Amino acid sequence: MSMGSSIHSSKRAPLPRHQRQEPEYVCDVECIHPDLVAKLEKNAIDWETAVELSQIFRVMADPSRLRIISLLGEGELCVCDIASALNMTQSAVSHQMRVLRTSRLVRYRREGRVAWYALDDDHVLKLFTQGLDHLQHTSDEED
Amino acid sequence: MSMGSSIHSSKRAPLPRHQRQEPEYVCDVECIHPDLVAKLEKNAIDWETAVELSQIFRVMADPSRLRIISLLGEGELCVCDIASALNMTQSAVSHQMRVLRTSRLVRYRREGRVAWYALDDDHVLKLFTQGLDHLQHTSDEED
DNA sequence: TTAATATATGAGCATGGGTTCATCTATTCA
DNA sequence: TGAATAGATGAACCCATGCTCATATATTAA
Repeated sequence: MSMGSSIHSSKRAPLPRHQRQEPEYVCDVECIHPDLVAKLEKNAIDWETAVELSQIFRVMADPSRLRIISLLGEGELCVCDIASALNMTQSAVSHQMRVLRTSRLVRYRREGRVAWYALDDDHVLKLFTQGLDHLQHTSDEED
Repeated sequence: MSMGSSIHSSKRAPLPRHQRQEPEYVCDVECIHPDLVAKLEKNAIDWETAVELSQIFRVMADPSRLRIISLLGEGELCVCDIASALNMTQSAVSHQMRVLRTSRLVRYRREGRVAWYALDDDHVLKLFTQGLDHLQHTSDEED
């Protein structure tokens, strides 16, 4: 309350959301338990790490991509087969594969006209499985 | 190619994105490796599961929420302290806490005016940690 | 009761993102 | 060479979402 309270109006250049920077000031919040906060503050991940981590989860945050990942968990597939298996258009799959490629979750090789996609490593599948575990967990205890 | 190919125009009622239903037809994709697809198709997660799973990852797909989660990994905190520690406004934190509450990632108890939030279970933290592992993994092999 | 305080919430804004559609590229085959 | 085919991609549409701002609610204190 005693800290500067009219800094609100100083807007900065609007950044693309996922390159946002940590806000550098607080003006309307008073810390109630400063000792507690001081201790925990150090243990929180920094903003940059949080942004990078959020990008990983963001890729996993779409049902179509998750189904693609679960398909690829079984083996290498081409775009056309993925589209057929998941009832998606070739274009939609291709767009999604780019997202997965860009974020390094899949690798691909070209064989003539056919592009074969596969999971890049098992880290992805671990995340996927862990997510399913959580799903199971929460549906167990639903009221 | 021989299957119905002019069903495209039959648009259905536009659903909220995260209640989307699996498209029921394909009209522009031919399966190249039908045997392969037939085998893998059964192993892919169904649409409903994919949607539920995506909702979990969606909650983890925001830097602010991830920092809140990492803070709460250390112990119970009130809104005010979280806001102070992470340089967020009280309102922004409160909105995020609602998302976390709704998705059952945190539980909270009220003590007078103060609302104490804590992680609901360690599944969340496992996902979080696994994500950090993946981050470490991919930054190791960057070119 | 009145003031102060901790939190919750609705509206509105600006941006993000997944799909379709149209089109382009590259490869294979006749 | 020309047609067919697998895939990639840019534009546009429409919905999702995280924030701010203003305000409401509830609890404590004077």
